[in-house]
Amino acid sequence: MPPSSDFTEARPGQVPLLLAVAYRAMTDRFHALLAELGREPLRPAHGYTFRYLASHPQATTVDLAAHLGVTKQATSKAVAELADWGYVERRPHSTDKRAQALALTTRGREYLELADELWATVEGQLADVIGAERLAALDQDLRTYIAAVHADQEVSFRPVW
Amino acid sequence: MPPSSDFTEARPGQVPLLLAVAYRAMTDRFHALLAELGREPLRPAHGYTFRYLASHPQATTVDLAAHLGVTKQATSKAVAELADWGYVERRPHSTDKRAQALALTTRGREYLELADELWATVEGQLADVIGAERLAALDQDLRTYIAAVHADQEVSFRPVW
DNA sequence: CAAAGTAGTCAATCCAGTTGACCGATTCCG
DNA sequence: CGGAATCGGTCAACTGGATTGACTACTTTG
Repeated sequence: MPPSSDFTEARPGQVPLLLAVAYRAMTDRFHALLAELGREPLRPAHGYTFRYLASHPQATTVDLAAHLGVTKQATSKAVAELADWGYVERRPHSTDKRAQALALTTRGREYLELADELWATVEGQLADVIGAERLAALDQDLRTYIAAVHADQEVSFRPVW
Repeated sequence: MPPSSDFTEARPGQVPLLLAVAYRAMTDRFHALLAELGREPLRPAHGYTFRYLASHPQATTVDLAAHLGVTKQATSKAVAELADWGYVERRPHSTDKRAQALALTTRGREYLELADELWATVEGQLADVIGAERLAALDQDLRTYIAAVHADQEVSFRPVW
């Protein structure tokens, strides 16, 4: 059950929905930018995978599954797909013969860089509308909240998808 | 592809992800509150349905489908389910014999009220962390952005689900 | 060094959506 | 008017991305 969707009057409890709608608007914009460049739009789960692999050398499928919050079977399929598409490669793990060391290919890293640029562009549109100071405050406040809520636990990266 | 998930250093383009993570944290909290009360957790789509029906008397399945951004077939199934569960009722439409007038039952309205309370509670946690003034600014800024982006079009209520 | 546990895959199933086909009611126009 | 096109709703078949379950090969533990 999402928060109220009646925007006409401000009532307590609407901020969660506002977050969701704003995020949705930004992802729509992101995909529009990708489409303009003629790039294939990977799905959100793929992006989370890329980012995890970029910062975790020798990550395994099971590690990734834990990070994504889905089963290892689902992750295994997704990795196979990304490998087929040339974004990810699976090499023998250096210490565990059962495992595979996952890593981004050059193509994968290049896609990730582009994505970062596009997200910055999208964020820039927000800055254009509310101003740089407000954007900084927003950034800060969200980080504060997330840090408070996830004080002990790991941050759940998987949004709602 | 989602924005970067490396929180350790602030970089441009991270606000979209922060929005997503914050929203996810809030929905997690919302569901935790529901669970504490022993209430069955309806899915987000159901909540959007409730809110639409609450504010649109005599809404039809096709109206609802357009609002939700899914096909009328998918909507038809969801409505049947909610009717089975006693949240929604389908009555003959007053002017169109093909159509059904959808409406929340008392049980449906009661659930919606509870949901509003719980969302306000969740929002309150954010206020506790960042303060009431910052919360108000956040609310305002997000509304401004959403209004700017959806200047002409209808707001897309369906987040990513 | 045997028993228990772990990494990864294959297979079957599930679920919420899709497209396509259809019926009865309605609206549009020639 | 009355026929043609459209619209509301449902049934059926399919799809994509998840799930659970079962299994093999390797690793860790006692």
